[in-house]
Amino acid sequence: MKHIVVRNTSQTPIYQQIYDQLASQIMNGDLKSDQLLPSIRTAAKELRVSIITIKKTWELLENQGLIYTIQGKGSYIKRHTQIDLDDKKIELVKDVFLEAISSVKSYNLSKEKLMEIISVVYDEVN
Amino acid sequence: MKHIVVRNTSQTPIYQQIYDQLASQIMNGDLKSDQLLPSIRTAAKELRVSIITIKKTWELLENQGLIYTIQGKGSYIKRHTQIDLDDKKIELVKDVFLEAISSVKSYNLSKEKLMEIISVVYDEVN
Amino acid sequence: MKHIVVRNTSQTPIYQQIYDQLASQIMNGDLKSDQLLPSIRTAAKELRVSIITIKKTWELLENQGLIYTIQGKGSYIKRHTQIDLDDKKIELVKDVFLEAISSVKSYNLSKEKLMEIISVVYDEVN
Amino acid sequence: MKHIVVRNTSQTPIYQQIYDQLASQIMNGDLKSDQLLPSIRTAAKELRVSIITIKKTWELLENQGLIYTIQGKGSYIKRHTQIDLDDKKIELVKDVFLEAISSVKSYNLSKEKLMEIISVVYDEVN
DNA sequence: GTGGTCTAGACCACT
DNA sequence: GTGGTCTAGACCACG
Repeated sequence: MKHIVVRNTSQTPIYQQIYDQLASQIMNGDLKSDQLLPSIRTAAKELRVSIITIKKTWELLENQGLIYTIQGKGSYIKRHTQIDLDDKKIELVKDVFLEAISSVKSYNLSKEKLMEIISVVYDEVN
Repeated sequence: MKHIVVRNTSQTPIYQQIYDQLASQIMNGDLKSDQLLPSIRTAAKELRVSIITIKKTWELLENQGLIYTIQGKGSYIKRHTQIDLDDKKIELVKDVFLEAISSVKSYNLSKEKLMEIISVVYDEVN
Repeated sequence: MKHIVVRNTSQTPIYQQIYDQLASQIMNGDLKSDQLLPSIRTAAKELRVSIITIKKTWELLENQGLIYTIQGKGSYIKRHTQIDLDDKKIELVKDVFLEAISSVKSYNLSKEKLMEIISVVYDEVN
Repeated sequence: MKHIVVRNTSQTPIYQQIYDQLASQIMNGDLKSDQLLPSIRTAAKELRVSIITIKKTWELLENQGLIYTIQGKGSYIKRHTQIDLDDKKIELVKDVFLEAISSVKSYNLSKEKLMEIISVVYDEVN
């Protein structure tokens, strides 16, 4: 479990931050099918958060169908094809931008103007 | 104060919903400079929300430099040129998409793919 | 919130016990659409369980689409037709018996024999 | 010890899964009276589960009066008439459906409706 | 007042 | 060792 960053100052809940990062790692294929996740206790210690917080993250991952858990053994990355993951990825991205576009809809910007702004922002981020 | 819709079931706080709608009305020029806003009590009654909620909205508008308040008289739309507003509008839109793009950055989508998805979502919304 | 019984001695988790009883009350129409549930704190006090336990129950109900929650206001019974509920009810019953029948499948009982046993048990329970 | 299948992903504990399958083999007469069961270590290796898990299963079988153990020699299928087994079988099936019917009792389904659902589920399973 | 999040600490079932 | 459940107690955002 590498490259997980938790910012206490962030607005988004800690369990959500960890979820987001693990989910993207799974969907990018950085974590392989049936790979064992660290135990709840280990992850909690590593990331310096409460066991309960990690448990909430694991529950979220399980509800989203990304991992499965076996009592007394641990949690594993769920088996899936890359196509499944790509579909899930696109759905998530669509949701994000559905909300973003809806929230600025009332500003009455043309599609061209909007796409231009987004393009600029994209280049600034990357 | 027309065309303000409040959805209790929405995830976004009520004060934020009202703010978003008033802010866009101001920036679109639907509300003119120095125009008097309704009193907090009146607005609360009209929209059937708590006075505290409206108070929070008015504070947000004032902090964002969109209205100004005179003790004992009420709140007014701040004077500004259309250019100021357009700049503000674009800044806000940029902020929205900065956050959206950042949140999906880790999915490693190409710019082309991302712009394509956004284009599709835009057409679905409109 | 009447007629909720919690048995600490039971094998099933407390949050599950409460969920089961509330879910059946909703599906039987004892709790009407948009009716306000007691607050988490109130319910916890009434049933003498931890706030967290009730919260887990409410989350379950929300995940199953039976209630919806508004921050700062409370949780409400979700709007639904009786047909929706009947469908949900039958699905749940099917799941229960799918597991039961599967677990005794290897005893090689005929369908008639099995149905006869179930009929007897039903009469004993009622 | 043939035809034992262990599914790690199942909700039911592994020791319970093995118990269920052995119990039904005994009651169906596939395993004869006084037949020697494999040693705990052998069984554990064969089924690729922990020795502790098999130990728990053997204890369960012994408690249920299905096997008996001789220190230093091993565990044997207990002697019994087919009638004893049939009675035991029916008792077990009754227990399973007692719990199932109890758990859906609050849905207020008529006996006819319930039997119909069960009939449908039975046909789906077989 | 409401729900949302986070914490530490405990006991249990399963492997 | 593992995860599952329950607890009390705290702080925050929202109305």
